[in-house]
Amino acid sequence: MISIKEVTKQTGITVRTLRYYDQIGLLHPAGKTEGGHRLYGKKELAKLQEIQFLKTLGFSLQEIKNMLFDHQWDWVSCLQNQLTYIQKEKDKLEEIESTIKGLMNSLTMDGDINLIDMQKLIELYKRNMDQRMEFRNQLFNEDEKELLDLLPNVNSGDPDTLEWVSLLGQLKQHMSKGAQAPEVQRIIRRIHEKQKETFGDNDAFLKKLWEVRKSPEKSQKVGFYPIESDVLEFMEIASEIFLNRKQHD
Amino acid sequence: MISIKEVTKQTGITVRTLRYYDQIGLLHPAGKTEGGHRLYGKKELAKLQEIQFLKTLGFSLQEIKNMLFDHQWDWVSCLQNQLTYIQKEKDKLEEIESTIKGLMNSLTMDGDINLIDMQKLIELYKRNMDQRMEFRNQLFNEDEKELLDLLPNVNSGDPDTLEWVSLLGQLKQHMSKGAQAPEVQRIIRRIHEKQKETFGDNDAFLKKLWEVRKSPEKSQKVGFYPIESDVLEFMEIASEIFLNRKQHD
DNA sequence: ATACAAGATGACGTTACGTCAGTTTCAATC
DNA sequence: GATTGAAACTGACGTAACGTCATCTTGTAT
Repeated sequence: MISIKEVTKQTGITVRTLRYYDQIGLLHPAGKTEGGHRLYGKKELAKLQEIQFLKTLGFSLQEIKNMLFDHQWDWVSCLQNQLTYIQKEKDKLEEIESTIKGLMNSLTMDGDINLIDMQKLIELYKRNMDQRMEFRNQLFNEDEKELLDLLPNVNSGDPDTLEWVSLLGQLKQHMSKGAQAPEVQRIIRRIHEKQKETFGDNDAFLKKLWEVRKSPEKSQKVGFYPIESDVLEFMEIASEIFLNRKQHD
Repeated sequence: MISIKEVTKQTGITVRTLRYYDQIGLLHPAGKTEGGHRLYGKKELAKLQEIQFLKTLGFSLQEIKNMLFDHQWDWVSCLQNQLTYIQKEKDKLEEIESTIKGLMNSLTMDGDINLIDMQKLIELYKRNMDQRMEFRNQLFNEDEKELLDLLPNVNSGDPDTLEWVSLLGQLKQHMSKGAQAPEVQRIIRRIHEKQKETFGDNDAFLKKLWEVRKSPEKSQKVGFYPIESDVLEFMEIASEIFLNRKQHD
């Protein structure tokens, strides 16, 4: 049993924070002295570490409380949600970044600038942004969205999906070696194996799938990880070689 | 002069927000009616647009207030600061992202996970790199350490790592079908291929590696993501079958 | 004159604590 | 046992940018 001050020494967590965690029921001390001073044990220290870690993942204290309290907690989907949330926040920041960079480019022309100039620039930028948004809305209709929803999602941590992602990623890495390279051909063979295991011989579906894949904008918008067109072309070439050789055997 | 409702119609900014901006002195209405109802003019609408835009750049209302009031405002260095700030925030999110991805890679192994498992994983993650490096130094020599770096790093989302994770995850899924099942044998073949591609024919190293793998404690200390022992045993059995058949051909 | 929409003000809630202020307890020393 | 200084306690207010009531007043059409 150690005092609250000792806890802050060992963990760096402030006294105020510990009292707050006690208050909201996230972490109660193991006990109290007669006079009401908080006392913590090893179990509490371990829990504190967990709380700290989960906080670094961007969870709120309320969420953490639920996690640590509920022994049936669904960690997988919880992490999935958090990942997509974090990625969305990152996307927002990236857009801000590019907007600021654009503004700064405009500013570089005249080193000195006043409010009026800035107002003009801002108006100009607002217009461009609006236009971009309209473009996006025009690009996708309802049918397409339904189709895309049927496809596997990159963030679904399931092993099958993961291997798809990894195989295509490796393909890109080895592109410079040419379509006949043995590593490439081995990857292609694995791709064909998996296609059959997953979809059987449903060629129509496969065709649709790769067609959607070939449109970078569509893929991106749905949260699909993008496959560049050159990788897709490379895969088609390597596939032909693979199928030819197979027939030859 | 238009009413506050009309402003919300035209800009989408809520009544509450407009009143708040009035309150903090960011944007006062052009005038008021006898009864005290706010009235806005064109200048105010323009200013609202500017406020909206600057908000999208991530500035606080206080900062925006300063900008719009100070005609000598130094936009250039202000934007530079904001840019570096945004980039730092993005870096933070990226670190969170990679941590979550790493955790999910570990989770892929066992589809179902409870609080205790999670606590172990968290402890594993809390351990810092130095400790891992020390332990690695004890177990492996210089050449082997280079090879170690080729091994999947749990935190990365790179394709090679993903395939290791996915292959082992699939292996677990198919365990019930027995070691001779064709799917299993195909996965094993792919594992052997990848081993050769990554480490060449350095059999001594491979032996050591799997030994470490088989000891949960050692694996943890080196920072490997955990593989359950039954999956490892299954893999060994399936591997033997695979190698026997290969010799037979 | 009446009714109803629109507007005003004021207050509390939100997150995860930081920062006082005022009071009480602990542990060591005299 | 008394004193004393450090440590701990509770309680309250502040933060950013509003959302969401509740209650009261004004504007306007009929």
